[in-house]
Amino acid sequence: MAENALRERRRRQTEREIGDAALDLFERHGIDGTTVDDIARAAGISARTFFRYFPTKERAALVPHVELDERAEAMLDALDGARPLLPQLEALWRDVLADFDNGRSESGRLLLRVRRLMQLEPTLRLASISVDEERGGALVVRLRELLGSDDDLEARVIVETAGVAVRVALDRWVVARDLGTPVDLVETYVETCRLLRAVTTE
Amino acid sequence: MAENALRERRRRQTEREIGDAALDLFERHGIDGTTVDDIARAAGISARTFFRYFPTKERAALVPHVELDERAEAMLDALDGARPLLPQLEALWRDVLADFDNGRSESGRLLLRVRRLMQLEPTLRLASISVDEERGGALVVRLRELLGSDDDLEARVIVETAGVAVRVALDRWVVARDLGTPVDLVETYVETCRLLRAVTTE
DNA sequence: TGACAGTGTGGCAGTCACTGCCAACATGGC
DNA sequence: GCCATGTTGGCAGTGACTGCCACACTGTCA
Repeated sequence: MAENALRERRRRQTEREIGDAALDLFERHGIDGTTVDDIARAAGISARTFFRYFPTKERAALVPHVELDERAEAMLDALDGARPLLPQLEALWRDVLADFDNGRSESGRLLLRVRRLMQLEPTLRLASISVDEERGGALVVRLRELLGSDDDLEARVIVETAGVAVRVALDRWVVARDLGTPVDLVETYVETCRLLRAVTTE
Repeated sequence: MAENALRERRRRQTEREIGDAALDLFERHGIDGTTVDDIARAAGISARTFFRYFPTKERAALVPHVELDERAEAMLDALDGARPLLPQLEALWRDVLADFDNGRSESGRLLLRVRRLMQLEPTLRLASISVDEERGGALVVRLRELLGSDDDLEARVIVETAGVAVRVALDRWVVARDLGTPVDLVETYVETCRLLRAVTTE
C-alpha cells in the first residue's frame, strides 16, 4: 500500500525529468528537430520506456499544461448546481491561474515556457487541445449531472466557452511578455471573460 | 490561362476521388485499420501522389469539412465593422449550414458522414480542429481589421465563440440523428447560439 | 513536325514515430 | 532462499511521411 504511493511518486518524478528534457530540447532545436531518442537519451532512459510514460513526444512537453488542468479538476467539487455555472467555472479558473503567479513559481515558469513554445509549434498547440478535449469530456459529464439535463448541449457550451477564455488569455499573456509589454495573467483572464460577455450581449 | 482553370478543376476532381475513397475506407475499417496505400489503391493513384494532395490521411476525409469553411470564408466580405460582429458571424454560419440542408444535398450527406465518423475517431476530430485553427487565423486577421483594434483579443474571442456554437451544433445534429431522433441542423444551431447567450448573461 | 519547358506522377530509399514481444532485473512479501 | 509483480531495455516490425530522380503528358514555338 505504501509502495503504491512511493511508486506513484517515482513515476511522477521521471515524468517530470522526461518532460523537462523534452521542453528543453524542443526550445533549442524545435519539435521536428528533436527525436524521441534524443529526449530519451537526455532523460537517461530508453526510447521504449519513453513511450510507457507518454503516447507522443509532444505530450512530454505538456506536463505543466496537464498540471493546470488537474488543478482545475481538483476544485470541481466546489461547484454548486443551483447557481449559474459559467461564472463559477470562471472563478475557479481564475484561482487556478492565480496560483501560477505570472510565471514566478516553478510551475508558472514551466507553463510560460510551454505556452510560448506553442506560438511557434502548431503541433504542440494541437496536442494541448487534444489534452483539453479528453479532460473536458469528464467536465461535461460532471456539469451535466449538476444541471440535471438529459443532453450535453448546455454543459458543452459552458465548458467550451470557459475554455476559450482561458486559452485566449494564456496566449495574450505570453505574447505580451515576448513583446516586452508584460501583462498580469489573472487580470488579462478577467478582462477576457468580461470581453466575452460584452461580445455576446451587444 | 484557361489551362490553369482546367488544371484546378482536375485537381479538385482527384481530390474528391481520394477523399471519397478515404471516407469510405475509414467508415468500414476505421482510421487505424486503413493505410495510405489502401486509400491510394482505392483511388487509383500511388501513395506518393496521395501526399501531394493531402498532408495526412485524416485530411483526405475532411474534404467536406474544408468545403464548409470555404463557403463561410467566401461570405466574409459582407461583414460590417460598424455593427456587432458576433451576430453577423452567427448569421453567416446559419446561412452556410442551411446550405447543407440537413444532409439532403450531396455536400450535406458527405458532411454528415464525416461528422459522424468524428464521434468515433478522436484523431479525425483533432484533424478538423487543426483545419479550423488554420482558417480561423485568417478570420481573426480580417475581424481585427474591421474592429480597428491593435490586438487580437476581441477578434479571437469572437471567432472562437462562434466556432464553439458551430461545433457543438454539428455534434448534436449527428448524435441526435444516430439516436433515431433527428433534429434540424439550422434550428439546433440557432438554439445553440441562444443558449450561449443565456449562459453568458445569467 | 520536332525540340522545348512546365507540370504531374510513380518508384525507391530513408527517417522516424510508435507497438508487440521477450528477456533481464528490481522490489517487497512469504 | 523463493515467488509474484512491476519496471525496464532491446529487437523487430509496421506504417506515415519526405527527398530525389526518372518518366510521361501537354501545350508552345520555331
